[in-house]
Amino acid sequence: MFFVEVILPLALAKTFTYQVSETEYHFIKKGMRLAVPFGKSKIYTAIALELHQNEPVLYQAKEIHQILDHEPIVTSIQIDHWFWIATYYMCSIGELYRGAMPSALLLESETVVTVQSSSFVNEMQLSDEEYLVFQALQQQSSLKINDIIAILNKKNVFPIIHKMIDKNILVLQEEISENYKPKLVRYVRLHPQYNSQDGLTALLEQLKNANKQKEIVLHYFQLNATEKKPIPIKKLVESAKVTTATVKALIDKAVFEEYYIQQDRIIYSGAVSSKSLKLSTSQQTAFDAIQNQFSQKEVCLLHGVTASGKTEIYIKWIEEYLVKGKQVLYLLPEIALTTQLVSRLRLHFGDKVAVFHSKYNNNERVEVWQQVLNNSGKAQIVIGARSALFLPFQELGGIIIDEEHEQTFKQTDPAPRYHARDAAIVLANFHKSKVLLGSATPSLETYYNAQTAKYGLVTLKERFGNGQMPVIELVDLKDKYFRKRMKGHFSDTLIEEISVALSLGEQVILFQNRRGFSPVIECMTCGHIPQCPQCDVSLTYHKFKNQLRCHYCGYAIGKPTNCHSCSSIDLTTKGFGTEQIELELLSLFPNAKCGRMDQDTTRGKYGFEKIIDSFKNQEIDILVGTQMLAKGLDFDNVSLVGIMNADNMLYHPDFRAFERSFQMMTQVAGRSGRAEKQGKVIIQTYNPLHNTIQQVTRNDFEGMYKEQLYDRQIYKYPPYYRLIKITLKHRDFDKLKEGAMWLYQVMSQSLFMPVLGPEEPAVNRIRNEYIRTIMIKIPQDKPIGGTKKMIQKVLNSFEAVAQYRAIKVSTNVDFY
DNA sequence: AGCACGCCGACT
DNA sequence: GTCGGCGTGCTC
Repeated sequence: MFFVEVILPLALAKTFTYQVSETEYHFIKKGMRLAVPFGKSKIYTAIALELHQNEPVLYQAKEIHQILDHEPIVTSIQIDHWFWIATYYMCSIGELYRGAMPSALLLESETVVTVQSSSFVNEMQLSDEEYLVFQALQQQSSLKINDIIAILNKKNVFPIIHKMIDKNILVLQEEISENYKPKLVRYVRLHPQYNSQDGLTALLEQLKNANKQKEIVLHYFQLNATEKKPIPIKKLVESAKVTTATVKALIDKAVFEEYYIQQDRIIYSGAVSSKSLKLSTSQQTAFDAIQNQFSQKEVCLLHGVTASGKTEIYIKWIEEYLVKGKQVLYLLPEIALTTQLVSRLRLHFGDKVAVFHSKYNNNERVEVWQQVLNNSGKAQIVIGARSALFLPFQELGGIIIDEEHEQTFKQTDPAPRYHARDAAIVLANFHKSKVLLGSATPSLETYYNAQTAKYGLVTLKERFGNGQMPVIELVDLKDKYFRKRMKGHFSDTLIEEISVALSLGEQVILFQNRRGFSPVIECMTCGHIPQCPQCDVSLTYHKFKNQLRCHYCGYAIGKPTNCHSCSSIDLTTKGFGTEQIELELLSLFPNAKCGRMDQDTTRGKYGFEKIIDSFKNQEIDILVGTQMLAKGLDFDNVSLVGIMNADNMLYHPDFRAFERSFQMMTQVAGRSGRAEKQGKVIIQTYNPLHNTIQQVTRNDFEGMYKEQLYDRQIYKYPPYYRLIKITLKHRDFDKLKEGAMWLYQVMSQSLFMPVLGPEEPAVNRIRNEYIRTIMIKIPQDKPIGGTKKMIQKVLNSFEAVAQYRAIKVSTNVDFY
């Protein structure tokens, strides 16, 4: 007897065993997809893990349904990597499989209902509902369960379906269909019978009364002669300036034949710059230092100030691997940044650059997957957000992680809650390849690893091309308000600097770390602030749509005209966001063109690019934006950056608040000034003497690092302690409270290390579910693997308690 | 995770 | 009386 061990795309901790025939046993390889039946009726796409002959003793293994691939589409390294992530981040292997593969490769069955053709149906014996289903099946050959739900307008339709199956009227089938559809392009060619000179003359004669059609034929010859390539219908239509209908008429007449050619969705055909990249002296020094580090270390941090020209160094580094025929992975924190980078890299590497991220549609993702798997030249360099880490690399030479400090590299929900930087380092280990981390403001964890010689460290202190670091000026808001030097949220200093920049034809960036018009609406009479009915938060006012919205669940209502609590019409707005800044700008600088960049204006596939482009083209003078502005965008003409309020990020209840504020401000400040002109940065704050703000002003990364590291040690945080956060959710407040307390007590009794909680988070209810968290701090001298096993054991016993089983538990290792 | 089964309150 | 709520158990 022959068996195959498989992974299923479900949150189940184990693998499953299926029976296969001897032929299948010899055909199936690790990493191929198999369609397997699971449970009563479902069919899932499983990944073959191992072939063996150990018959399971406790159950009868089912047979597989079908083999879906000829060759493995997942590499052995990937599977090992999945298992590593599953163990480290405490989730199931199924969750990794589900999260790592493009969904188009993960087929799932759908139940389809059809008529039992052989039986005679007496319509009189059918109930009303049965009759409706039967009638619908006379119209179309099959129905999906959802169709029947719609027809009958009720939720549970299975009783009716089962009754009809018993009466021999219906049959159920499970259908799986390939989701990936290759892109086919329609082409035309002349029917072979007209290929000869005689045939051609006959054809023109035949068409002598059809002028339009004759013209098409002539255009066809023209295109054929000039291009000597297959002619797409689209091209013919454009060139002859006719409609597709006319071409179709010729196809119907059998003058033309149409045929299809499969085409890649992603084609690059731009020019490739032939001149090789020349590094500046300091870049070259840094590059040599990196190479030197890599002779001893697997990971190297490139700590280069903003605008020091890190990208050129990356490009040079990539070149080294391309010559050797190796693949390179380039991870970015934000997909919005890819467009800028891709065009830069394509100038050097042409069509060797592929892109992979979540805004790509399913079909495009499958194509990149296949190209990477086949080690195709078209995907030698892959640029992507964190999920690109899961592509099936064959010959991975190096991984670049740009803006290494960004939190977006950590996935929060759903599982696997992995950190792409750390998972990439492990992946590189499997491939025996190198990892280059880059940032102007490295994360404390990474810098610590570099200081303790775990990673190599290379520092670039100068800006590229003699550029100077911007001058940073602090504006004391308390003083300005006291002296009535404020107009709205703008100090006189900032207004003055903006006017100067505008008069010189230079551009300005204003940073406001909050979206919306003004966060809340408050009743002046009773103090009531509208709350989200499903979450424990106030609703945020969005002026553009004139509505109140919940940022957690998306709930929205129109802006009320009177207070819902006391009916007073005296409502006021509190706090401020990007929209209000934009509005104030309009009255302060009526002649300047303002743009706004936040989650609201960058929605849609190219929303972000549009704003960036118009700013680059100087159609916008002043750009107001949120955190997005802090992420490695390059602008040439920006001479002034204004940070509207530095304090709201400083006082987040989070142990990383100061580190993040430093990173954020330094990054935003870095957008100011380029090559020849020194930029200026104005920071408005109530705490000009705050250490972190002072460190930003002095560009004192080391100072920030030392101070924060000290705090981290005292208060037991990373890098000295590893954090695991356990989140519990349930609709019943008391049940959750009880369960959380139980879990906390058992945890702290079993672990012999700091366990904190159970804590009510600042937002303690989302989508009608209450939330509590427990934090575990693992000291450096305790084994992480063993501790995680112990935590898992406690979680299992928690689930074994009947009354707590309904509480949803999620585990977040190294949470950010 | 999904799905079926079973028990219980709320309506046509 | 049924419909739909969700608690429970199981999936190779």
